[in-house]
Amino acid sequence: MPHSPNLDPVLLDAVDVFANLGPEGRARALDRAHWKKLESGEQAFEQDAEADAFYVLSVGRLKVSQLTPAGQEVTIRYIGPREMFGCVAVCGGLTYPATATAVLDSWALGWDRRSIADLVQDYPQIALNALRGMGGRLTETQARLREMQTERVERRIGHAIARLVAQAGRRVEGGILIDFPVSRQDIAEMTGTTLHTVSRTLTAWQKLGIVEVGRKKLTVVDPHGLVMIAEDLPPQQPGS
Amino acid sequence: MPHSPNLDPVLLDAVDVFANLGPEGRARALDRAHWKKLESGEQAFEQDAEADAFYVLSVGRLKVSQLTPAGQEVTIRYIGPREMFGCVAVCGGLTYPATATAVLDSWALGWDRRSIADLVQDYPQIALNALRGMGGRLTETQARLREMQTERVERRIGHAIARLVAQAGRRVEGGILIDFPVSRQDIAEMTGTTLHTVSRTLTAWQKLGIVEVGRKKLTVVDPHGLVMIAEDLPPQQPGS
DNA sequence: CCCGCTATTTGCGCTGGCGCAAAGACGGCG
DNA sequence: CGCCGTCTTTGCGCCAGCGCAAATAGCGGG
Repeated sequence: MPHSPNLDPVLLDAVDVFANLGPEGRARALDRAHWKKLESGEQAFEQDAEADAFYVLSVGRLKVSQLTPAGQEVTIRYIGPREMFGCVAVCGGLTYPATATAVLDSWALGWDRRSIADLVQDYPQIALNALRGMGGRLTETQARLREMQTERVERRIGHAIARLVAQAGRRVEGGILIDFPVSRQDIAEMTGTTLHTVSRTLTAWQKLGIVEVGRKKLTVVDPHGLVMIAEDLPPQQPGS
Repeated sequence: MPHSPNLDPVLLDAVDVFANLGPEGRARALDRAHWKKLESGEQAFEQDAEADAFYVLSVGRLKVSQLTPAGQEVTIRYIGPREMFGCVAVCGGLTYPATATAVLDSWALGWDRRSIADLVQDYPQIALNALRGMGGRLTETQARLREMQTERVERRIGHAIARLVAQAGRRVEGGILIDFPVSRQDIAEMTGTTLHTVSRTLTAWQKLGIVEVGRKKLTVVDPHGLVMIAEDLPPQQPGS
């Protein structure tokens, strides 16, 4: 029974992976959980470390990334509140395939391997829920792979930012702000390019009035214009 | 109770997704299955079609691919005997995210949504097995994504062929033969390049004595040399 | 054994985007 | 308030790999 940080644990019933368990199931799950505090920059786990726990993010945001043998970093995805991470621990994997780093101060609920095994034993529904989640992730990852294989850099950057907007966009006056710090380098790691190219691209977009950029800050002013670039319709006459 | 093609259905106990069910569980599963014959070139299902069945390949080989809006084809993976495909039907997806096409005459066991749901209900172990399989696929897809983002074409082709060898390689005199027809175009679709570049690359490798190529045929003569290229150690003096 | 179709090879020119390098901007801290 | 470290912008040259196009080579069928 963990000490709650500032989010009411009852909200566990809005977490997909614990859906359809009934109140007692969720209570049992909470019972076995422990809170993990992550300050911005801190890692929840590291690539190749033993996969000993499964997590659900409560508050904050994490970046899941891999390091290539050559030392380049590649971003797999960002995790927001209510999303699971470290799923390998439920999937029979021995080590984490990636590193999870907080990009904001965060709180996560964690379950060790043993607890998860017990819970799944008693509530097979959890396995089904996890399966559903994994299916979604796989489909999404395949879509990104397709994107990497067939689209040029500008278009990929467009998609990446559109994804960020959908996942972490906050309405502010003058557009939609990505609600955590994103550098040009970060966007480069999401899209398989260099920070230089990202910088040039965003500068161009800013001139077109599509985005507003700042130091580790990104606001989408014209979401429709962004979609135009990300999808296919190329220039689009001004006036619309 | 399907009419067996030529593979003894008892072999279902070597299929990961039905592991640890006990004989009666596997019998129940077989009971609900239907055989699907696929001639080379035929599709098991098409992208965006309603996901109404889940399959396990028995004999043959399939290609799972996506078509981009612009009409380019991208290969997600190849499926060999004992592997599951059409997993979305178990994962709550509504439509197939990709197309599955036989590249050899094949036989698959299929289960409709309803049957799968019933089986999972009675044998939750199936969900766990499927979860394990999905975890592996996700990890593998992420690895390919990382590859696409960080490696140049030659290296990617190397990896793709190494994967083919591991999955579908057959020892023959003079090397390891990929046991189904693969064209340059196919390899291009696996690696996100063009058939021209693949052709040039393979020709160069043939001159180095690493592979032996033919029309839709590929034999790896020097697996070690292939790994050298795929990994990092660059040229490697001859003599080893 | 020849024909036609498909797969493959190869030359050539072009360019998107990378790599390098250096010069600004922020923003936080002391 | 000014300094410093980090992030960002921008110029410049280069080259991997694409796109186009045309020539070849295998294979299967008649």
